[in-house]
Amino acid sequence: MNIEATLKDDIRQAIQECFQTSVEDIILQPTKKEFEGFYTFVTFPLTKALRRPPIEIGQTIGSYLTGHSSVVAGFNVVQGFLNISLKNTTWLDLLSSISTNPNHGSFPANGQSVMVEFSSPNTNKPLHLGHLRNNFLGSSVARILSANGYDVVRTCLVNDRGVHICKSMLAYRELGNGETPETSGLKGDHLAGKYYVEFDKEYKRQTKELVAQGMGEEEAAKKAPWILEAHELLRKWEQGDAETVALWQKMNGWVYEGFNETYNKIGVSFDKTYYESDTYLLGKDIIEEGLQKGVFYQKEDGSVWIDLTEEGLDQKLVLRGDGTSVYITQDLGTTELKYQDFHNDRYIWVVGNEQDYHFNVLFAILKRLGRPYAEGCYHLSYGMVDLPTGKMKSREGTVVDADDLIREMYDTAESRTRELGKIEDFNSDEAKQLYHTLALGALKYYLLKVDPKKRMLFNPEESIDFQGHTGPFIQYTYARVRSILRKAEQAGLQAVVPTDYASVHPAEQEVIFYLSQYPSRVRAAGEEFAPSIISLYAFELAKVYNQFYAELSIFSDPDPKAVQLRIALSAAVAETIRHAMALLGIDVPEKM
RNA sequence: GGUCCCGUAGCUCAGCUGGAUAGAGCAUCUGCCUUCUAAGCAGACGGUCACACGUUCGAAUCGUGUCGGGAUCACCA
Repeated sequence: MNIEATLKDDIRQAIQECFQTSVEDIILQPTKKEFEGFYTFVTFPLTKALRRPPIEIGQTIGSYLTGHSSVVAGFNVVQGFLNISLKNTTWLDLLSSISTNPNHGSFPANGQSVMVEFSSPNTNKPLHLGHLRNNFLGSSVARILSANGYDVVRTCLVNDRGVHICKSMLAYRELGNGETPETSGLKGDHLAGKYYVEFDKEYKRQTKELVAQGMGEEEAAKKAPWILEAHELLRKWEQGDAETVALWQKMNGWVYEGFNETYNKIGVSFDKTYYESDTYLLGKDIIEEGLQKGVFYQKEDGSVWIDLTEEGLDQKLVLRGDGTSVYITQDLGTTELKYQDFHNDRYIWVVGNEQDYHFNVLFAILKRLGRPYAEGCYHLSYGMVDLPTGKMKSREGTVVDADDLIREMYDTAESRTRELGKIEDFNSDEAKQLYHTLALGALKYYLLKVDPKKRMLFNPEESIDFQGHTGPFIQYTYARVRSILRKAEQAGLQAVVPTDYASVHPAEQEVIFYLSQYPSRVRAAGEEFAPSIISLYAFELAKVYNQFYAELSIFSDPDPKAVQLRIALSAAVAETIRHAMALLGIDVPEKM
């Protein structure tokens, strides 16, 4: 049952019957804690149309509802606020319908398909904290959309070519001495990253040397031997030079092994991976098409442009004078390819907000070109992750490495768990599994609880907190509920909602109320591409359950109906927490 | 300089399609384990919602301006 829809219908009917006025949108809000009731209808907006004072409107509607609505038990009016309480039977019906619905929080297929592209790593360095936010956001959004009924395709576009890749290749060739992940003991992506850093060191040294010899800084940056060599390497790669391609394949292979290890660890996977080395030449035919359609124009030097000043953007280059692609050219081509491959109704790019402008341009061009998928494109623009010391900068070595971070979270989970000593009966594998579950739960929750659009601060001390508004708090609540349910099972007690339970306790009502809110939260999270809505909800649900847990005893209540109801309530909470956390990509433990 | 985003408690964040005395968590302080897991619960403390003006019965929320922070404006990706 959808309690909100029922209430809205009843209120609409009340207004129609009492005032002979029809109102389209009825807006309900949850009643604030200090007032009695669960739903509040604000009557101020009706005063003009009904020409009655807000209190009178509230009284009239309230009386009508009490007499006619199947779900309203009573009401109170404070100023223009009509606070509505629900019938005891309504609470039981609500819980019953939630308990018996195995798909609470999942919607049926909507016939629409969506592609979510995320992660998109560069193969010259290991994943860092920023990538983690991206990965967690992308895979969570994919799950949330799936729960909303979409057919979801998860894709990754690997940036595996370009001058930055050649830089690490060059440094490795010159300084590597044939080092491999095996001989060095370094994870493949870290090994490549090491040579990217080595390149930068040597490049800086060379630049400085040239400046010391009297060259201008800008010129020196362009003429340092290694940068020239890196560009030469890129040319060779593009020409398919066997030796260069072999080195590129070898190093990228190492990097992919490293990435896969990390992806497995964090539970991220893709349905399809695109490689820029395959797609970087795409898009040129679209440029040709745009020229013919008059969407683009060509300058004397042969470069191709689009004038987007009407859209509030600028003139933008879409093809270089020498006929080679730029970023936007590739993206036009890759988007076309994605459409040809999957024919999705919607396309979502999970990319940081420093690329807002790029996506505005991309989407504007797609619209100008009249692409059928243009309207369905969306840039899920998320904010940067800052450190207490400021912005992360890879060149300055202030990045938080993903593998290191996961390791630290694991260690924290282990020591915290050992201190509490609650899992003495676990064998070593079970214990490791738990530490991993907690470590990732804490990390994912920390990064997903904030509105994706907003820049956020990563505070290392706060991130390893397992109390309060954290993943482990919710996991703990789940483990506690599971413990209750195991006990109930042993006692042969069924999780069935009694139909004749005399009076549902306020603490029980509170939990049922939150349970009933879940589907609309999943809906909202899907519409706004915001896992934070689910994060916040899971926390709130855990919190009200813990309050209920502290206030009422489940097994020692003399009323067997109460015991029955509370077990059913607990089972519904466990299932909803598990479902919500799964949407965030977070596992929940049976015991902790 | 143009464009865009942000500014809410000491800190991190909710709330923003206008509604009640602005909410959580952390930190600080006080209670609660002979009863289902205390990674918990209850309470205290803590606010000029950056500032100003405007719209409105009503503004943290909408509009304009100011200040402060960030991003972006490459024939880089």
